[in-house]
Amino acid sequence: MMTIKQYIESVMSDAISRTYNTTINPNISKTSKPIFGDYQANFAMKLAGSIKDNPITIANTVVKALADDSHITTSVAGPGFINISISSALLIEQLNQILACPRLGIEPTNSVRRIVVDYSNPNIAKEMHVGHLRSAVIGDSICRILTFLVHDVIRQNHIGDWGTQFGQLIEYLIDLKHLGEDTTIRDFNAFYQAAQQCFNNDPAFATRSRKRVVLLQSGDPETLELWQQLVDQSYSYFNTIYPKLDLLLTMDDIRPESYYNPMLADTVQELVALNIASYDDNAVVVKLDDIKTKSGDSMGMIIQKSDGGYLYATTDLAALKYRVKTLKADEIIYVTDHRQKLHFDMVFKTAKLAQWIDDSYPIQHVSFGAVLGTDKKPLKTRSGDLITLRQLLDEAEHKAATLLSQKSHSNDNQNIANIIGIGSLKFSDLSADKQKDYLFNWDQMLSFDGKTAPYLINAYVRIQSILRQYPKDQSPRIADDFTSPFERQLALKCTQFADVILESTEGFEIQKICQYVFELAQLFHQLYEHCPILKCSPELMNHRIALCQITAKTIKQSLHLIGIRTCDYM
RNA sequence: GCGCUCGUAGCUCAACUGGAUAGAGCAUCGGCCUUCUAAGCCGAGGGUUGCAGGUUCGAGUCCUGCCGAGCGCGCCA
Repeated sequence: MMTIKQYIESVMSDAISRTYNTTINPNISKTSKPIFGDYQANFAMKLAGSIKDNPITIANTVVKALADDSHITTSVAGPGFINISISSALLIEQLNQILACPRLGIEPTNSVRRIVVDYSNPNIAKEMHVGHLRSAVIGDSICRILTFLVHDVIRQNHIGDWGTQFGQLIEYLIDLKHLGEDTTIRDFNAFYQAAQQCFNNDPAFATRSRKRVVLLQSGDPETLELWQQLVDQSYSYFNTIYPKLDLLLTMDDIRPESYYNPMLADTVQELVALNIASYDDNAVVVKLDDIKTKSGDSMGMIIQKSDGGYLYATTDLAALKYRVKTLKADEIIYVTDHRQKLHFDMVFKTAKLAQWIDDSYPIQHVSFGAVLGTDKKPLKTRSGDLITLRQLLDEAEHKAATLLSQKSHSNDNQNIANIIGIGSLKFSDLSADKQKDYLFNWDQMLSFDGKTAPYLINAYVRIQSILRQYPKDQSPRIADDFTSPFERQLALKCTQFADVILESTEGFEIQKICQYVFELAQLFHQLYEHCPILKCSPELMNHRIALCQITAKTIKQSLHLIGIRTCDYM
């Protein structure tokens, strides 16, 4: 189904081609202010430049050609803006369609693509920390949006389970076993730090560790067995974190670095054979001229160390090729922090040089900034450690529970505290431009005032409360016209859901969905405050209940797309 | 030194990708509860968009140069 904006685009384009025999984007947007109407068209000034005519004349000519359209009324203002107001009839027709549509008027895409989304990516034998929150939350929302559009989404959790650090970790594990100690790791940070300390202070341990790396890479069964223990313990740890976060990600989505080990040698050989990579001081390097080192020399991407070892660049290249050739991905999205931008630029360039993908292949690094405390420094606990993800999640639930205990209408507070706490965490992360560093503030995100998850969920809960009290013998129905500007504003906002989702999909500007659902909740609260919903004539009640139903469905769907659940009581 | 990202109200952020008088939310101040959840609503004040030029009918947005912040720049991931 066509949105109102799309309808206006269509009739406007048609009028432009009838009057000026040309195709130009009519440039339709919502008006900056309500006094200008509902939508505006800003093409006349641009067209004036190309056909050398007065923009006001152009706007008037096009407006005249639209005169017989009963759904829109137009006026020309300023340097050639066309202000557009839509008829109640058009708005109501839209509302009825949305009310009848489980997808709220959003069609599945007509070009289904297989899209790999690479996100979360924690490390084995390492505690997850705040930094892992953003990739998980953003990546998950991207998957939800693409899935809703019915793309074929393949989630890939590229877990770091390989590398030189495992030499010391495994040796440390062996030492613990020899001491007869419990080798169940309860605190990965402590384990990791202890292993590192042994490596730094005990030369014999360091030597053993280096040998252990070689054993691991050569596939020594005993070493692999110990490595597997670390992997298993880490996976069960992830299983205590992921469910709390309510992610789509499952254990089936894990495709760790080690998965690509058998492909690394071939990957390097192929790039050498293609003359894309060459030897430099015994290391294999992909030459990329436009990238420079600190001293100004042109730099390459090392894909094999002089000792024969492989690096994460090699793994990423092998993974990329695997995704294109084996998984048959039409598009790949990497969700990691912006410090890795140069790395991915080099990987993507190399893949294009090798012609695994062509220049137009959609592959992108969706990057994001750091999580900072209110002092604009990395989030730390009181003792100065980097705050762990588990601490963060527990704290969010705990704070939400405290909030609920003050005034609650429900007896399911633990579940609701999870919804509110985790929802607050996610919403405040997603509601700002992800490119910028993000200032973490408990008081702000858990407030019922302002652009927060509690405010939104509260709006939803209020509607549910009304819907429960709505008489069973009535049937909701949008009336033939609006009786209040509050109704009309809310109705118009409801019809814009599809536009917002489609807009936010380009570049994954998730903050636009957050902004939209906030404005929607605000407009509902205004209606709620100024217009009785249950205490009015049956006809009016049915009309307003229908509006409430659409609003509730839209809030729920919007929040679902950003990975936030709703509840019926709070 | 080079590259990337950024600089908007006291604070946190928007601004539909070049459009009208730069908007929200916090915080501050002032109103509204015998009324569907006041966890809400209504109102007020608050700005030389880091600085200086340029392009354009029109610039927070594009170009150039400064100033400032963060991040990155070969054998770690």
